[in-house]
Amino acid sequence: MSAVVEQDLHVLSVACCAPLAAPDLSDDEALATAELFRALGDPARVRIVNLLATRGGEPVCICNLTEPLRLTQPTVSHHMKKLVEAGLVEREQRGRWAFFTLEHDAVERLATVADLKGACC
Amino acid sequence: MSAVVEQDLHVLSVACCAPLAAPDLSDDEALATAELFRALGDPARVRIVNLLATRGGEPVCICNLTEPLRLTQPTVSHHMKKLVEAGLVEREQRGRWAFFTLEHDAVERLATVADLKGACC
DNA sequence: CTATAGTATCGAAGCTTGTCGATTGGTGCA
DNA sequence: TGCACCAATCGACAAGCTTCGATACTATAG
Repeated sequence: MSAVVEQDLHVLSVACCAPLAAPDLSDDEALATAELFRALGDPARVRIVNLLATRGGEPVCICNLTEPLRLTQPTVSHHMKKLVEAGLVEREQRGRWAFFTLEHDAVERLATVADLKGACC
Repeated sequence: MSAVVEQDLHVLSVACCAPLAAPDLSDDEALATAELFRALGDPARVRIVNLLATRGGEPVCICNLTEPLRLTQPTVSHHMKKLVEAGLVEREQRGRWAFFTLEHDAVERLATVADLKGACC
């Protein structure tokens, strides 16, 4: 018992997603930015985010995702964990179901990080 | 009778980067979008794009990248290939040197794909 | 308390990726 | 022509990722 609370001192919580065109990008910021992009670097997770986005903020449970994604429940659960860790998706327990919604900040964070307009052109 | 010949080209050339919040996202579009994000899913490549962006469009050769990235020449060459394949970077041969610049479309493509403002909130 | 149903975790197989040293391929200069 | 130099490719290794079946956890229903 006495679970050792695993401290998720992920880099994401330290350096958080500097824009791609930031004037001075540290190693930690580059890592955090890469981790955010990598969270979206899988077709299944792109589809999940798309499904959540097109629901207009309405929560979705895993049992509603396995069919459209054509993946098993453990695999969907695995992808949701990655999206939550990346701060893109929020998890909420409702009875036996786990409901997921897009994190509000995700919208701004993605737009900010993907911003290249500062330099070039 | 004339069956539509399906070109065995890369998906990127067929379906090209639909927005994350697209109303109806196909499997091919999800794959293309994921590949674009995956190209930026490594710290070294984030730093490369950052270096190219902060140069204001001035070309950079591989020999100028190995030192700031603290990586060997083959590794830098490997990353540049991935960025070129993803359509984020353009390669230009100048004498013995290979010069790289940000693709001008990359700015818009990234902003378009990362757009989540349509849905959510 | 027991049974049921939705999720999370575990363990494993197969594939992809990042990195390097060594080698090969081109380009320009003496 | 031969040499010097920059970049791409090859071969290899370690690490990570995706996926699944099997199992453990947890909260409701009876």
